[in-house]
Amino acid sequence: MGVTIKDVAKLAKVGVSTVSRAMNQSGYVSADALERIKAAVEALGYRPDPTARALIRRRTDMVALIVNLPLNEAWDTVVTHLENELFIEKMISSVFIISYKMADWHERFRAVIETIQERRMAGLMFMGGDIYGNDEMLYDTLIHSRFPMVGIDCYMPGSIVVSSDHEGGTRAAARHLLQLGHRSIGFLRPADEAGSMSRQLGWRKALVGAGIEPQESWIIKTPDVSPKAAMDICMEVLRRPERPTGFVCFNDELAMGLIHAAWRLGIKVPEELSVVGYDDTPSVQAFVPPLTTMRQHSDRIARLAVDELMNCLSGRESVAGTRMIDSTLVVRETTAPPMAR
Amino acid sequence: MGVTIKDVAKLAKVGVSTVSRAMNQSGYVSADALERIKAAVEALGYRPDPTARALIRRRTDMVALIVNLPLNEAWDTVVTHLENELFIEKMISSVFIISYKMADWHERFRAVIETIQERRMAGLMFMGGDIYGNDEMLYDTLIHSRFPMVGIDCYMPGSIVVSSDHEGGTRAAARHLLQLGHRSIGFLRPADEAGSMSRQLGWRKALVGAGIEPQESWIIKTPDVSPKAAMDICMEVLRRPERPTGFVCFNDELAMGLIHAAWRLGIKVPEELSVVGYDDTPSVQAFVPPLTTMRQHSDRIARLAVDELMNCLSGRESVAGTRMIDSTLVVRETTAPPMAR
DNA sequence: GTGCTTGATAAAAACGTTTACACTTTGGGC
DNA sequence: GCCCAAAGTGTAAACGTTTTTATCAAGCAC
Repeated sequence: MGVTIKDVAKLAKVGVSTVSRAMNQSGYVSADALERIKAAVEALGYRPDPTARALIRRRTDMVALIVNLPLNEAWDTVVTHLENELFIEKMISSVFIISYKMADWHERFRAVIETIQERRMAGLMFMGGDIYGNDEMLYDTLIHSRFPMVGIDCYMPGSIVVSSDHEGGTRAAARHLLQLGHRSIGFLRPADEAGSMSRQLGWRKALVGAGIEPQESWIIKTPDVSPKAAMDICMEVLRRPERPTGFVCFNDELAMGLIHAAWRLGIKVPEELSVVGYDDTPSVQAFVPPLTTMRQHSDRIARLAVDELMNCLSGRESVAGTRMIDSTLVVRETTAPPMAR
Repeated sequence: MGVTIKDVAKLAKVGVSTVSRAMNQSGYVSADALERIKAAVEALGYRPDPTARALIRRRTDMVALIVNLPLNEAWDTVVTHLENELFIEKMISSVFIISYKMADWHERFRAVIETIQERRMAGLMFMGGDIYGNDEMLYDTLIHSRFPMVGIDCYMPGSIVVSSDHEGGTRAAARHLLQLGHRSIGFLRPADEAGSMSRQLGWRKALVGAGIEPQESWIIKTPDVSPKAAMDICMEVLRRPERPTGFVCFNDELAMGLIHAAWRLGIKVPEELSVVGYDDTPSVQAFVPPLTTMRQHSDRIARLAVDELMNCLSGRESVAGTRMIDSTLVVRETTAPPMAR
């Protein structure tokens, strides 16, 4: 490297400011000069230095992607799509992973936000979990500073959020079971996961809509989102005589745990127990039996999120609120009509 | 923001260079001045601007983490540990995900490398896959430019690589089966995955060391690393009358696929078939039955990788080559002595 | 001719640091 | 007393851009 704007100016026999204007298409450069500058840029292989640019422009072309959860296959596809979409917009993405399990979450989160602002990054996207509830004060200053940001599948009041329609998703899942003839349908979810409430709401509404009163005992809470946790709990739940004939699950992992427990107890899926997952994680296709689940359209989520961010960046004022993307039901082999009792 | 070194200098009644020297502990500042500067920094909440710093120092404190694969749970823990270790070293990590499946892999990879160098990032870590084979020319210029980098679990000749001892790992896995009494032991691996050869070598050496000639038909190749692919292939393999009594697998996903196939065929694991996985992915603990597998110590891998990078950064010359980290066998419930035939 | 806009340009001033350099002061050796 | 090294300091020049300002020529109305 080492070829600067001065070298180009010298070779093209113009001043540096003319080169700069030419590079930024900000007008006031004659056809003649433009020609020579283009040639010089080409000949020298000149590329403007992003650091120097950032210093004076007070802004980079980098977007921070904060991932607030273990990066599993489901989120990997979202991040990959985001990187692609940002690349198309000539933006560079930089991912930061802050597992919410980490002991020093607060310290790390603050450090990352500081980093992002200090480095003059253009904007940020926050994925997963509850940024608001975890550090309300920091979040407020962030909102107040009008820093361009959009959330993805997370709770960020007063800001733009793109999200799957989880309520609609679980409602569709529950409706699927209702249509198969199930009358008692459970909901398996983590005890304290942000976002589990809207999914529970969808399940509830579907039941109520079908004239069924959801029982409190149908809601099964797991300590975390691992299949193991789900299995342990379900080993107990499935032994109850009055257990539901079908289950809607918060995600595929829990669904797999549930099905494992059923296997251990000799309960046949889907003959004796129907299960609907959530996410359509790539590996559930190979699950035995293949899992019926809700697919989230991560490509559309990514596209919309990037659109919204670019909109913020261009200075246009966007109205805060959540943009929903539909999920679609993928029927495989873990759901069937209930057995006659 | 907006408080600069000049403000500090003014408040502390010293020159800017003295403040700079104080901030960088580069000597030549009296106790008296240091006192006042510290107070002023504190009072104003001054933090040096990383962009201006990068401009003149020609280097940032950012390290790029290039992840060349779908980010699953196994890699997530490695990345998380890397971020932690870098944070301890006062470095900021910035993750770039380039799934090798992407159509425009070359373009993206080049763009990322350019970004890293243009932004004056301090160094880079490359994780997974085969950077060398994919773009030999780019790799050579990278090596030649002496850009600080270390690879993790990937093929990067002439550079520093930190890796699990995969050969030793599969050897230990195979030995485990040998000790249980198995005499015919298969190896399940993806057809064209970089890194599968060293694992196959370990399996082979263990067998040869026990006086067993590895059969070519014991090596089962799957089109990709998904459980589904493994299951499809194994449905056929397990039907063969002379199938091995035990299998060492390239990773946990393939092992799960294999076990699913066994179930479908009514072959009991571990009574009729023993399986050893590789990685100890968190979710395999909840697998039924819990998977015997090789655990990789991602914390130690991360620590060593960061140490090596910091070493490069400090200008000390390191000798290229691979640093191995042992894996340890975790015995769960998918391995047992073979049935008498 | 003068006055006024407008396009095209170069020189210079930012941006916020680090560092080379020149200038004090201090103290010790003679 | 003088000389010299070394510590401490401020000024100014970098780093590579963008943007403001000033200048100049040309075109046009009076």
